[in-house]
Amino acid sequence: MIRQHIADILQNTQPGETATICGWVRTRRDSKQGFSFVEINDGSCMKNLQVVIDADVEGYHEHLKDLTTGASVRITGEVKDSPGQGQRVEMQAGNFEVLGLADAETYPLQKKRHSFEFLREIAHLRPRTNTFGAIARVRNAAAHAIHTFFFFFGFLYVQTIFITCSECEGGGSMFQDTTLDLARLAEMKTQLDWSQDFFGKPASLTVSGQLEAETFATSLGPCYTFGPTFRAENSNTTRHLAEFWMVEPEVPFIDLQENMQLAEEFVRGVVSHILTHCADDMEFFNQRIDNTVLEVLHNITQHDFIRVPYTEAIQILADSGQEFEYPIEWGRDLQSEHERFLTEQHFKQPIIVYDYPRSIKPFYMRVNDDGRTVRAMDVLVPRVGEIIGGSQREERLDVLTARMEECGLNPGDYWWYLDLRRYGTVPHAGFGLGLERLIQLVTGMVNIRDCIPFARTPKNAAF
RNA sequence: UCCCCUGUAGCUCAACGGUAGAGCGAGCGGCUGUUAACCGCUAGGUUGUAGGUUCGAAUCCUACCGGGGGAGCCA
Repeated sequence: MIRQHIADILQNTQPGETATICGWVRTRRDSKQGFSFVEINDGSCMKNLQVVIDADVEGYHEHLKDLTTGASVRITGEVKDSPGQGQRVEMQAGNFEVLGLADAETYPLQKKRHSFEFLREIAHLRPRTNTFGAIARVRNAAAHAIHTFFFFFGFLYVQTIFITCSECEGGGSMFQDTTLDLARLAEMKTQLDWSQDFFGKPASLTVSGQLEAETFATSLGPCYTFGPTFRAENSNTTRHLAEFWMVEPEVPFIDLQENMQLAEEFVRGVVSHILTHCADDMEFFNQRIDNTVLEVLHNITQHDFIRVPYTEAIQILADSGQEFEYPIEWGRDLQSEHERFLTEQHFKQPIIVYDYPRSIKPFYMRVNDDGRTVRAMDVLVPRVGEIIGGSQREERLDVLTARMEECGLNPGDYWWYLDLRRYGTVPHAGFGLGLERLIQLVTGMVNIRDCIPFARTPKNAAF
């Protein structure tokens, strides 16, 4: 008999039908009167299926004790109306088979709440909990929504490189990638000879797919990349990972305003998709994790993001009368406390800050006519902060070259990137969205380390 | 990287210079169409590591290691 998913049984199966399920025991309640309740979860949804096993079922007396929390089972039985509270239907077991035992004395997950700190230490088992099952399903829905959104609007999905030899963002923040025998080289105390390395020169893991995406956007039209990125920054916060997933659309023939429009519709589209496809999981997050989550998400789907030029944002902060740790001064970047004030207290909703001072932004952002600002934009959301960073790209060869030099970069290293301006240059724009920060926003989870299956942070790569 | 907090039973915590406790979980028993089930009993700890102060250290001091929060950097 073919296994059915519990989500399907709970929703669609009618009383009287027979079904087979496979999954893991969440909890068992025995009655000495001659039957037991066993709750089975198979990950297909938040809810468990309650299975009633009568004492006359084969193997009851010998094997019922093996149905401990965490044990894996296959059960076939008849679906029935449930006389109890809490579920539409339940299963009356015809037979059950224990596939894998889980020693109750040593199995780390208990029938009670665990701290997220503890669960991080058992990252290989935490997907078996309600919270991490829900996060995994929401993350999956988000990934699906991302591809669906871009497919619908005719974007090309481009798979960009993970290993790069361009030192785009400065070597300090990149993970070096080498096949040299470093231990032996250290013993020999000789000069490093990069020509002996795999690529014949230093290579690193990518920190962004943007530059490569631009080559496709300026050839084939709207495109996007979606994959892991790596930052070797020693960041120890609730919103930073050394390895995280980023969505980076890049679109030719649009300006910053249209880029903001795209970013807004993109976030709205993904959030709507999750709300409709993960209703049970979202209800769980709203009840158990953060009771403002649904309100915030509905706000996103129903209201436009407020767009505020950087200069105006600075003015709002200066006029707020708030005491800030960091000074408010035109030319300084917005600090976390400033972003939080704007999104959580002043506007109380997502905002887009744009036209930042050129001195605090990278070389590839298009310089405005005022000469002192660039067409950059950040989407800031309550609680999480910056969820998207993007810009219109500098399409003028002379300005771009000058900006590289201004930023201390050698234009020669970016010859292929400059070729995109040298031959048939076009105005274009794009942005990057951190997937895990989106998951933080959507689920209400406080720590980004709980928003990715296996978190990579400084001094931590246990799984 | 900087600042603050923290490390005690499987988990969550108490004990605040004088022999280490509770709740939950687990084991056993009882009860029950139960659903965070309930009731009783039992087992379980060189107090992160290494030094130091003291008659005496989980408790005070130092270093190291781990965890958390905040900041910077950013997505």
